[in-house]
Amino acid sequence: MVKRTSHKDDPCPVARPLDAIGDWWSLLIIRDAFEGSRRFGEFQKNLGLAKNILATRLRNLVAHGIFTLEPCADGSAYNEYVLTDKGRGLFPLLVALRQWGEDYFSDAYEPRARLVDRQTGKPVRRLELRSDDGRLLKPEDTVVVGH
Amino acid sequence: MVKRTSHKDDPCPVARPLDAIGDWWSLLIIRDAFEGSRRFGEFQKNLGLAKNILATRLRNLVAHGIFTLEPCADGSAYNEYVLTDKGRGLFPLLVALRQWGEDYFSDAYEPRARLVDRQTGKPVRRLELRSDDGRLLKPEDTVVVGH
DNA sequence: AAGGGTGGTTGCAATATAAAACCTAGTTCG
DNA sequence: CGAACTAGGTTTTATATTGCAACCACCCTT
Repeated sequence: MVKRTSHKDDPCPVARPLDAIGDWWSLLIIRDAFEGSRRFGEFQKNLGLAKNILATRLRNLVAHGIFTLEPCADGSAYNEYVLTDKGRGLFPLLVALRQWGEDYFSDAYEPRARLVDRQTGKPVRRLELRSDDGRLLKPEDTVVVGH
Repeated sequence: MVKRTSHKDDPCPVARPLDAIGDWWSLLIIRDAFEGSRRFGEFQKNLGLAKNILATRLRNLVAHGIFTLEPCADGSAYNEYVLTDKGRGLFPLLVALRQWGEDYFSDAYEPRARLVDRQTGKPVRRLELRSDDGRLLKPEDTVVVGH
């Protein structure tokens, strides 16, 4: 998939996932899935990427257990790609990416998409890292241990 | 940087950041910076990537305002790469990636790196998305509006 | 059974990536 | 002060990935 020797053996939990989702398109495909896409054609239409690339990515994501390929729920003979729990576990990451994008990539005039609570219609809270006892943690307040 | 027509014009705040950090190495470089690396050689040693690739990535990250290139703090004539606020804003994203990696890519026997609170030494809390009024939100509880 | 939509695969050309050799300016040390 | 060594890259050159376009098979409708 990726040229460089994979990070399967890298003990860091940041590095290893990149085998699965470290490329340009995978995250966008997953985001699309969170917004309701399930079929090959939907992804292709929404993202506008070449079909062979999409096929490769989806194969990879299925192989990594992020999607499963299941018979279409609507009864037709086609298949659909549905997120596994592992795939759904990427939701916070997508939200983090989105919030960062909103912070630093928004043009003032152009109105942008926002993520809102379906119940109230209000924007969601900002993601933030807290300690075990609830203090807000900045990068410097943390260390990586054990590696 | 990336072949495909860039996502600068994609209104989705998930897509646009990928120009800046959507490739394999950039996130690892940024993670390394959070752990204290500042000099070219440090990054290269820790990550083990080719020097031309590292140079390209760092240039790109500087161009996107994620790092600045500053004279070395220790007085030597060399430069160092230091994270801007925008770069530091990626901390939650890195944490999200790390937590996902810990959840789904850990081998049971092999002890893995963990992110802990520097003060208490205890693992940090899990990132979670909450609504304006504090309810825990699952993917289905949210919608993207305004696009 | 014919025509169109769905879900891909297979060439090929263009592009990005990786490894290694090379280069230049700072630093160290005798 | 000059030689050797280090940091921080740039330049080749080979290889892998990407993207487009054409093709194909299957399902579904009429």
